[in-house]
This record gives sequence, C-alpha cells and structure tokens, in this order.
Amino acid sequence: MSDGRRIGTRDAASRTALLDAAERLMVEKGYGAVTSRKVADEAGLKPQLVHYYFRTMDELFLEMFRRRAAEGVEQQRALLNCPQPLWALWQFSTDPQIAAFTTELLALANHRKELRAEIAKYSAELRIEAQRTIEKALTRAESRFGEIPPAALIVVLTSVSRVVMMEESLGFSDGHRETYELVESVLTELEGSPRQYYSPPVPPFPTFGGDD
Amino acid sequence: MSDGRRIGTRDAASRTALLDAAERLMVEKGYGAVTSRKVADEAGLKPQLVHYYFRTMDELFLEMFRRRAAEGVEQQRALLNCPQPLWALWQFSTDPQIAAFTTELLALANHRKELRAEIAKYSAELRIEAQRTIEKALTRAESRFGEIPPAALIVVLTSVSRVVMMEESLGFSDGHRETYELVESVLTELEGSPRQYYSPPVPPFPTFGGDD
DNA sequence: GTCTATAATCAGATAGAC
DNA sequence: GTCTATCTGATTATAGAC
Repeated sequence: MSDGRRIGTRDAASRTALLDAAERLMVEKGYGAVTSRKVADEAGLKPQLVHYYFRTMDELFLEMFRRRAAEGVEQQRALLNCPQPLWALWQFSTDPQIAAFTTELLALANHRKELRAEIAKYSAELRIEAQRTIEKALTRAESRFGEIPPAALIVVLTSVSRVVMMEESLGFSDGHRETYELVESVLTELEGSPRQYYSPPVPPFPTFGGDD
Repeated sequence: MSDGRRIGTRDAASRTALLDAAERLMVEKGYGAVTSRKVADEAGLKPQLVHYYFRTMDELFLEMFRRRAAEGVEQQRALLNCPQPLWALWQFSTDPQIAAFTTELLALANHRKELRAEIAKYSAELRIEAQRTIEKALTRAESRFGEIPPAALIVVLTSVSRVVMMEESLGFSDGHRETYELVESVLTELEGSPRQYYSPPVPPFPTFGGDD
C-alpha cells in the first residue's frame, strides 16, 4: 500500500505461468534456484514481470504455497469423505515431487516468519479436519488398539508416511517394508481390509514432465 | 587432484572456524545464506579463505555434514548402550537447532547427488545399529505389542519424533500431547518406566548463542 | 500488460604477492 | 597460511517507455 508500484491482477495468465515455473524450479533445483531470472526464463517471460506480479521474491514464495495449500485442503476433505478415512489418509501423498516441494518449503519456513505462520495455519487446518473425521470413525471400532486417541493416530500416520516418503527419495528404505506391514495391520484392525485405493482426486503437479 | 590449486590442511583452525560459521548461518538463515562471503564474514576471515580450504561450496556443504554425521553416530552408539535403548532413542535429539540443520540438509540433498548419497549412507548406519540393539532388547519383552518388528518400531519412533520436532519449530503442536502419551505408554509396556533422562552426551551445537 | 534500460549488490572462483 | 586484486557473471529491484 505504501508502495506506489503497480501490481498485476491475480488471474493473469502470466502470473499463473510464473507460479508454475517457480514450482518446477523449486522441486527440481531447490529454493536457491528460484530467482527472478530463472523463474521468468522457465516461464518464457521477461524477468521484470516477476516484480510486476510480486513485490518481492518472498511474496512469490508465499503465493506459491497458498495456491497449493488451498488445493491440499480440498483434496484431503474429498479423501476423508469415504468409508475408510484412515486408509485414505495413509495412502495420501506418496508423490516424490510433493515430498521435495514440502521439504523445500519447510527449509524456507525456518527463516521466513510469514511463510512459517502460513504453513502452521495450514497444517493445523488439515489436522483438525482429519481428527474430526477419525474421531467419528473410531467410535465404531473395537480392538486391542481401541483406546488410541484419534489425535495421536493421525500424528503417527502422517509422520510415518512423510518420513518414509522422504527417505525413499533419498534412496534409503531400511525398515520400510516392516513399517508398512505394521501400519497396515493396525489399519486393518481398525477399519478392515482396504476396499479400494484412495488416491487423491487430482494430482497436485499435473504438468511436470508432460508438456515441455 | 587434476586441479592444481593448493588446499589447506584438515586440522587448521581457520578451516574449523569456517565450518562452524557455515553451520550457524545454515541454522539461522538457511542454506541460501551459506555463501563464501557470508561464511568468511561470520568467521571473521577473508572470503578467499573459503576457496583455499574448500574447492567449491559443495565441498564445504559435504564436509559440514560429514563432521556432524561422525558425531551423530558416536552419540547414538553411546545412547543405545543403556538399559532402556527405546526410551533413549525416543528422547534423542529434541534440539530445535538440529531440526533446522536437518531440514536444510534434506532440502539441499534433493538436488545434490553426492550429499544425498552421504545422508542415505549415514541414515542407514544409524538405523542398522539401532535395530541391532533393539532386537536384543525386545526379545526380553512380552506384551500386547510383543510382535512388533524392531525395524518398524525404530522407523515409527524416529519418524514421529522428527516430525513432532519439526512441527514444534513451526509453532504448531496439535495432537502432540496425545502422541507423547501414546508413544510413552507403548515404551513403558516394552521397557518399563524410564529410569533416567537419556540426554545425548554432548550437545551438538555447543557454541550457539554462547560466545559471540 | 509487457517491454527496455539500468542501478546497486552480491556471487563463485582464481592468480599471485607476502 | 593468509592476504590483495580481480574476473565474470547473476541477483533483486525500480523507473519509465510502449
């Protein structure tokens, strides 16, 4: 507001192209490669356009996250609305590109206050919605694990799946098979055998490796 | 070797000072802030010295990791050599600075092949040693969790503690209390109540905030 | 909405003196 | 072992023309 510079509209095609390009660079080369020049280059546009649509690079990072976060909330909501929400949660996000994107964002968040707050808000929203669903689902289940609080179950499920995913993208998988078996035996006790594969409705990075 | 440039000895005081400085920058400002000039500045030395001790910035990152990795293996070994190795493992590394350091390294590893291989090697070493210890410890235990494979137990324990730690440094702790209670009730069944606090023998980042 | 031009900094890396 | 000097190129960001 105190800055007199003009700023582009949110729905401009170039703005979207720049965000897409920034995401690709982030996943493939890391946040260090997300510079105004490289982003513009990747989008086939001039570097100055980056500063027309985003006041600073920080603003670009924030917008990049917000766009995906909004999608992520919708995806989880759709996914949890099924007969076996625990299985759905467990099978959610096994995409290595999401792992890389998340890792980069978390690293960025370590030293960017606004982004950190945004990620915290988003994580809380996901967790609370998941918890509400699982609470209802678990009251029906009776097993040796029956007394596990839904909140803890969600933390454990999402932690394990995230770390396993990260380790696999490192090329390291010791203990993963045993872990899958353990988690899946617990899920089977709580929800029965999985009756379908609960993949997310829309792949989050649909264009990667596709149209260039 | 094909490079004719001289290179400093590994035990030079300045080399250590540069690695220390690089670590501090990495934790406080992220890997993007680890540039030759900033590292030298933080160490109170001239930028050119960075290139005297490390051929490239990549080599500096690798050395930074290797130094801490060697320490980490020693620490875990000391920690596991106790009557309650599962409790020790669970209480290990709750330092937020380690979380930040690890996050940055993982992000870097996404697009640096050599570092990625090094981290994978290190993670495998930690996990295999932990597994060997836990296997012995678990044969003594009998409980409703008695049939949990040690390999899976380690993956779950370390995953949960890492993610919880990362989330807390984001300022986000939904479900953490319930998770602690769950994990600790399982550990109590397997190893009994914790009879001491198993802190690591040496704090990994001893100089931070202390001597500047 | 997109461009040219440009300011001001900062980056990694190397040669050679002391 | 540390320094000065320097090359070469990239970076964020702004002003103003079209």
